Amino acid sequence: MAAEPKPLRADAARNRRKLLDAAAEVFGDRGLDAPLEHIARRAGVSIGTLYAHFPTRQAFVDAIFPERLAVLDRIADESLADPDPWRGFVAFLVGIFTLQAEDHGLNDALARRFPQASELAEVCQRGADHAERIIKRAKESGRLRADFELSDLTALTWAMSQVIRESAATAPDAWRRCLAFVVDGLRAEAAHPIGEL
Amino acid sequence: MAAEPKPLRADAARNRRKLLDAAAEVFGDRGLDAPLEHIARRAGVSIGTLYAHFPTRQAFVDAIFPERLAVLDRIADESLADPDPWRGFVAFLVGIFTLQAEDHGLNDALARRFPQASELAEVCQRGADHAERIIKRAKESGRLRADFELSDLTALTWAMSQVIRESAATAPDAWRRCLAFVVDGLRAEAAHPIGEL
DNA sequence: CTACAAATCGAGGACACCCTCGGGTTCGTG
DNA sequence: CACGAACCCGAGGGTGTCCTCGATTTGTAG
Repeated sequence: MAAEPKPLRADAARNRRKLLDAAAEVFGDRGLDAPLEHIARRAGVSIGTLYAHFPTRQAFVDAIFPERLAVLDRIADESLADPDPWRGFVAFLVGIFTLQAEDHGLNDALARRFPQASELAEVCQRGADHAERIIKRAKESGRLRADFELSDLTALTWAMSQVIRESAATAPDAWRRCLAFVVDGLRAEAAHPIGEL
Repeated sequence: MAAEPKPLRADAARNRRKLLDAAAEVFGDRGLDAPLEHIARRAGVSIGTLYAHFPTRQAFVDAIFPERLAVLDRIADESLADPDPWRGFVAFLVGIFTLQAEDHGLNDALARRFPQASELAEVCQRGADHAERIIKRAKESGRLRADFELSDLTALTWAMSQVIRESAATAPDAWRRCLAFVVDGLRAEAAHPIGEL
């Protein structure tokens, strides 16, 4: 609960800020596996200083993405506010994947299974809670097929992450087309029993 | 055209065989980025010998996967032989993804954009030709939505590759469920105009 | 069996990235 | 201003992988 355990020294706070900005840029450009040295260099700071502030790569991830993922709360709220539950559901999907498409690093992060105890996992849990409500509402409206589960949304996130990654350079909007096909398969009237494949 | 440019010496032929087998195993277990040293060790051969036979990683890929992907010809034939074009189309999809799910290395290979001049790309071209016919037939039967293109199959391959990769350890059949949703979206009667997202 | 070409071996240089630690620098308080 | 604590620096040791090359072994043709 105590928000600020230590009142960082002025230069330290400045460097921390520069590191976070640099990390966001580098992760965005090169993905989550970018060398930490690149981040230090872009921040104009030594590698030692980087480690002083963020002892692990995960520390960066935890410091950057939860903030960025907070947008998701807003998106979820808007989706739930939409009088049409189905339209809200689809808008939620589009919102998630737009986020992924805009940030190579976030896309990487969402494409993986998280370390169980990360900050990021917690934020995703909150996102999942929202998703659950949105899914439930869309199902009850009779527009979303009844057998769609939260875990299917996870799988869909994985799936789209790869489409986004591979098409980013040549056709940045290709994922929308792909999503359109999937969405058509999620309508209640399109549903066929699963398990015949 | 000349099939055998050089009549390899007996021991060399043996080692080549061992290397190929080892590479197939290692790629299958650890994915396409596995260290070449692992392959040499599993083959019981020195790293120098490995490089003598296969100067690049791509050389391994070209030597292994085309052969493995030849199954696809058979699958495509069966799909075209099916009197029901739609069922053939779906069977073709299931065939592709089953291949990917069975071989971590192949899954990796298909998840990426290929170097343009690789053997693998050529085999995939042949696969694409088959796919084109299967898609055409399914469209003409009126069961497959008219706006589905070959390039959408590529995207679908990317998408499924990530689902397969992430769920392989915990739920090896999860991709079937995911595919079922997509397939329902590919039916002609499920189609809604693309571009409203 | 001999001799030569073909093939093998594995030590080791190159590189990229990780992370630490001791010594120098800067902040900010008294 | 002066001093201690906080902070920054970057050389360098560790690790893992790539790839080469000269010395050695092995297959086989004659």
